[in-house]
Amino acid sequence: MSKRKIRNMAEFATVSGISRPTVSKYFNDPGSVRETIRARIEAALEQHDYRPNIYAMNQNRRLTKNIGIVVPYLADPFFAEIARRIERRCIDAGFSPTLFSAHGSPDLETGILDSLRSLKPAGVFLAPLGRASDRAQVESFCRDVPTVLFDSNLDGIGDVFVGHDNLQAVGLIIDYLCRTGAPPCFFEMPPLNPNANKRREAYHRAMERLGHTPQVIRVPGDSWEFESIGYRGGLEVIDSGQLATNTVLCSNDRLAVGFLAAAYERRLRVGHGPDCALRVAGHDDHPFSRFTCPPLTTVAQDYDSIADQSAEILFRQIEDGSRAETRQDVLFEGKLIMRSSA
Amino acid sequence: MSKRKIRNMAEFATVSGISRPTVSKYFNDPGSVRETIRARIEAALEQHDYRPNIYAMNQNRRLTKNIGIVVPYLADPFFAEIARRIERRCIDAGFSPTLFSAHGSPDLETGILDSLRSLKPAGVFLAPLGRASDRAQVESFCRDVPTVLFDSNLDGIGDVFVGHDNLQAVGLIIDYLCRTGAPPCFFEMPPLNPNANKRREAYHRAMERLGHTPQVIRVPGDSWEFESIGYRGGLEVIDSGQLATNTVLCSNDRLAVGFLAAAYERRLRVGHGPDCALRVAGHDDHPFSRFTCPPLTTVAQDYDSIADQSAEILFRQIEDGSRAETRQDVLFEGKLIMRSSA
DNA sequence: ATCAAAATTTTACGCGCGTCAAAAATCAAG
DNA sequence: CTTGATTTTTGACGCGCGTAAAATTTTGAT
Repeated sequence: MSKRKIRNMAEFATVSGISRPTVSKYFNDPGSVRETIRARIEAALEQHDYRPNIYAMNQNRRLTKNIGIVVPYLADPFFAEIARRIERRCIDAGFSPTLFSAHGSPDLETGILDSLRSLKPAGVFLAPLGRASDRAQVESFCRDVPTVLFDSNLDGIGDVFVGHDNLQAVGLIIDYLCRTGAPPCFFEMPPLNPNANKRREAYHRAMERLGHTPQVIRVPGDSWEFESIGYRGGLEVIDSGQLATNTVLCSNDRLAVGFLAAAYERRLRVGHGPDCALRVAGHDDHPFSRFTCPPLTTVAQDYDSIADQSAEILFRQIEDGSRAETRQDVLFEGKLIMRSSA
Repeated sequence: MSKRKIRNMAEFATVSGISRPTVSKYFNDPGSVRETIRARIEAALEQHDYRPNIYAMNQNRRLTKNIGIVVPYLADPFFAEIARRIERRCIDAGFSPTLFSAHGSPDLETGILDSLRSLKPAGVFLAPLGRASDRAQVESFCRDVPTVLFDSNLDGIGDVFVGHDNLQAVGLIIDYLCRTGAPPCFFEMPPLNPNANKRREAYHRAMERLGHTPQVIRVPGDSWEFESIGYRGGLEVIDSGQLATNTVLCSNDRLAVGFLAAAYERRLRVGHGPDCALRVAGHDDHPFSRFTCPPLTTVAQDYDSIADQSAEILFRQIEDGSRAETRQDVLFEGKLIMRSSA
């Protein structure tokens, strides 16, 4: 290493004996400078460990390498996981992702979108809060910045939506549940986003199609602490004898985790065996669902495809600088994950 | 709203009839400009919706409002939760936090520290990877930027460490376990960070103190998928009859969740009742531990105090611009959380 | 109305880097 | 050793804003 630290690109250009614009060119694309020059720069780089200031870089660039990733609630393992995958793909593609969580708050969400404008991102992955989102803000943001909406669809907003085929997925698991036992009731909380609504609708449709009468059980709750809501609601539902069937399809896995805890507390054995009192199924296959007791039968979202496709679409859009003409919806099918809870 | 968008502070200064430096002053601290001026600026603000570019703001400032938060693995609910709390405290204190996850990779960690230098943060909350961290990099970073280390201590590095008193906490739960049943064995994986080592040591000490012979069971695993490691290791341990006791103290809750799943699969009833075959306890009280089946008995880390103190210490350090003379360790006691698993 | 204190404006420069045009250097062929 | 094409250098400006010093205005109290 060298004696004193390099403070900026000009200093580094001096010590490496190359002009600053050329050094700048190198950092933008090492392949764009001549072999001999590149070697000299890289030699100097080993001597002096200098890195361009990424925020200054993006100050006056036509196209930055910044990518924003926005999720509604990062402490939710589902979003933590999907964000992790998207982040990795950004890094692999040479972008600098920055992760934001709205922590369930609409104000924070619009605040994040404002910060993002300052970042001048080349593109953004946005999983909006859903119902609570400030539609106007999101819409205006999507007009200004190439944005891929994922997970939660806001119709008419943005160029592309990549998500989960709730209709198919719910149909799939209901089919399975009905073939293997009693038709399920649907256990949900007040919907925070369109997925919840779509799932309920899909439940109705599937039950109708199969000739069963639907039973929707909605329990109260308005936070992102789904396990807690499922637990409390589960206790209430069990104790009041509201269950018309022994099979419970939960709107999502976290709710199911709470319900399982309630069933356990009430000593109801959950599973598909003959000695079980209750079958419980979830939706999403979130990262810890295979470790519940019993392991949770559920429909998996196709994490990989959603992350891959979102990334691919956004990166392509960034490359050719074109905004899509028509809005595009990309949905991936859910996969049935048969475990022992149902 | 106005006809055309304001592109920068100069334009906004023009339309509001105030000089740019004063406008700048206003955005730095609205209270620092005269009443009438503030009113005029705020009037213009309602007309034109302009926001300063936060990254340009921090370009040439003596002290920025940026705060970095770095955690080793964000998909771990513990870190998601603690990060969420710290983030909120930053926002409440008027800072702009940016969240980074090393995703378990040392390279990413040092990459993050490099990006952070570009951000010129006023301060950083850093929960290092631990063993895998590039010590030299972290040390150099801490010298340049006011940093509060939390969760994982790297001795001698940084000015302050805020964390959990593993010695006390492990002693506490072992006391409890021994008073209520058989002395526990200690179930762990190869340690990723100092906490794991401290907990094992504390286990040894406590067992010694109480006159019991310790049994440490280490299962293989080197990823951050603790549940999976605990599950696989749990199956192995149960099947091979390695358990010399019916009480298992896991190194952390996530490992315990995996162990619970293994026990369930092997039809071992877990709990402290007379009809139970096994007692299982964890450590951390991570957000979902109360929803396991059975609910997990554990020692809680004091999330709130850790987040509060970390924040308070860093903010104070930022305010008076002083670096601590002597290194300071702040530890918070664990609380015993008695649930039904042990 | 008078005057000192406080605030604002003017003017100018800096942060770290992107980018562009023109001039100079380097390169691959011939 | 030319010639023409490609790169690099030079010089200059821009991004959006912070900051500092001096000149000017406003304020509030006398």
